[in-house]
Amino acid sequence: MRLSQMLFATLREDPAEAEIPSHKLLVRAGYIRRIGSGVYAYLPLMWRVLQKVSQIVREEMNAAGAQECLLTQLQPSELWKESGRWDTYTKAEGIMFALTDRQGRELGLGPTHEEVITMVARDMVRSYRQLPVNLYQIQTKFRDEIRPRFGLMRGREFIMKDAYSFDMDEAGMKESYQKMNVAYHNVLRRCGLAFRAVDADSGAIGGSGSQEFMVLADAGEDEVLYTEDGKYAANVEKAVSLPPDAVASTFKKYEKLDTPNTPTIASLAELLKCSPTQILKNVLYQVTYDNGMNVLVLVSIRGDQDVNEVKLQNELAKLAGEYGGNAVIGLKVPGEEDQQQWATKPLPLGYIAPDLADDYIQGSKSLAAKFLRMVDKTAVELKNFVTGSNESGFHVVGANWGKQFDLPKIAVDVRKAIVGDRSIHDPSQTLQSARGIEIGHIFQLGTKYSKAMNATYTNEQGEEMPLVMGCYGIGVSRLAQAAVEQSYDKDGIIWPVAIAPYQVVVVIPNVNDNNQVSAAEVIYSELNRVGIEAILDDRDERAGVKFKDADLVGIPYRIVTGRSLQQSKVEVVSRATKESQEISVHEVVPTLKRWIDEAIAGS
RNA sequence: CGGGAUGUAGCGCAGCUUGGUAGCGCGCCUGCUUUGGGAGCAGGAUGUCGCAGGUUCAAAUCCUGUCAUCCCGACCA
Repeated sequence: MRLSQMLFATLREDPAEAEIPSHKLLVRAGYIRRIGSGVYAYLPLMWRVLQKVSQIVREEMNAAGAQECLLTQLQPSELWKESGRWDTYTKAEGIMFALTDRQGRELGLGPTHEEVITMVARDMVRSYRQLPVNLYQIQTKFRDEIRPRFGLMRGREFIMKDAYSFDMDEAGMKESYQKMNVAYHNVLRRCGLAFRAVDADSGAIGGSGSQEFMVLADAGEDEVLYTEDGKYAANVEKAVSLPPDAVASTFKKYEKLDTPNTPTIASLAELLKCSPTQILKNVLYQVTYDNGMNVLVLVSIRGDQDVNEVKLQNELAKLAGEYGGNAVIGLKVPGEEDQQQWATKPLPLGYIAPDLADDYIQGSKSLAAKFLRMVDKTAVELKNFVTGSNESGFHVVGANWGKQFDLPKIAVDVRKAIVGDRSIHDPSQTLQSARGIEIGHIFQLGTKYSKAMNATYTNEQGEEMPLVMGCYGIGVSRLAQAAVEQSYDKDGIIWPVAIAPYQVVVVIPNVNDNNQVSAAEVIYSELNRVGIEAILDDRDERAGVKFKDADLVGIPYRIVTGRSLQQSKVEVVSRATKESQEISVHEVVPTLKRWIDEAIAGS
């Protein structure tokens, strides 16, 4: 490609819309343009990067035995009603764009494709002889994110590879899952990225085991906790650890103490000169189920610990049935306005005890009349603990479960693991923290969708069995931007060779110099001939402009047909290291061919 | 949805307090000079000042409404 003919414009200044380096650079270097909130056009350079990433993904998926297909973006609401996800995905906090066509049919714009693929499998897979099968597609997904951010990182329209495996049983599914796990490692390695596979929460998609693939970068939206020995890594949402040991309580006698101005654990511990581990903290949440039912949840947890809201939400989802719902659509700490909706009298905030009376609640059709009381594992073992008295300004000390307070029947693990906690697999290891960008997620789905949608096969014994599924996603457009976030300098982007839009840029410093032009033309066509992806900067610009642009755009190798031509040499500069060397005109193409092949093979 | 902010030339911004016919830098066009790290000089083009009402002799500026975008939070396979 000749740059003089390409739709190419760089910006000297950072765009006002961008916050993080990768976003600024992709806009400045002419890769993407914002069309609307969370919606971006992929310009010619970007599209080449995306195709490269897609091709690597495609090769690894094919190698793992998956078959490519293309599913529909328009999805009938009936399918989503069958799986039970229509309401959770369209109402209130839902992320699916939904529309009604002129016949009054309801349709969703695909945020993910479990329903569609399960329908295809239901129609086509009949016998165990057809299993296992793994289908994937690479295509645009739509998600009505409440707050799109960071360019392609969290867009409302983005490119994703999603794969779905179907097996006879759990063991087969685990095998398919393992293959994908390997394929994902291969994809990320080939793309030249530093990454980490971590245990993850399965979220709204459901299922049991799941792992996320995190590209490590400071701007990452996720926190990863891991151990130095490399044996444990998890998303903070999912991470488990050993809590610090509790300090034995110094309070032997149960009594109520005057504790003014101690609504926080820190202030209380200071006043009573006790460890936060002796305190029982009672946190109030309000959960909303998909049938509109609200429940007030009182979680009792050890004072030095915090509630992991993802874990809590998972526990609450298990209890949805008790309140006539199927799923959780909202979880929050009720604010003043919320409290006014239901509180019969002012709550003793900061002084709540586990037995806070149910008569604080004005029940209604959409609000359970009783608190849902839960106790975290860290709080079950507490003896002679300190906790609230349900009266502002007073706490009780020396309290015990079974004496002054009933132990809530529901004991759960909802504590948040944090940096510095001891690891479960080896207590001598402590958890470290890193930021990551989630670019892939693999799930062991099980039979959630196949049962709901009646997708079955006949096994060897002639029995009808539900298909056992797995699903596997890679954010292709997000991965491309994550690569930039991980690799740039003050001058611009530094693409890994494997996914750079072009491998080499040939710069003619002065287009009025015939020698420079003809040498560049010869090298350029020779590069093309040997299969190197090259771009020729033949624009009538000053050399400085071309060098600046080449650095900004981030092409791995730059050939300059400048001063050194007098010795029949050209200058070759590596974008990543800025190292420059002069290579003879005849040697330059084979040399680059070798470097590029090595770079791609070595990553 | 809660909190905060911004909409003025292709991009980045000033002007708004105190109303008087819209400006700067970059980019763009023409010419000359320059030609290895975002050139210099000279000349030139480009605006429904987000939109709709209102106040006023007069509105980018004041008032009301509305839309859009961004940031923090909530949310997020």
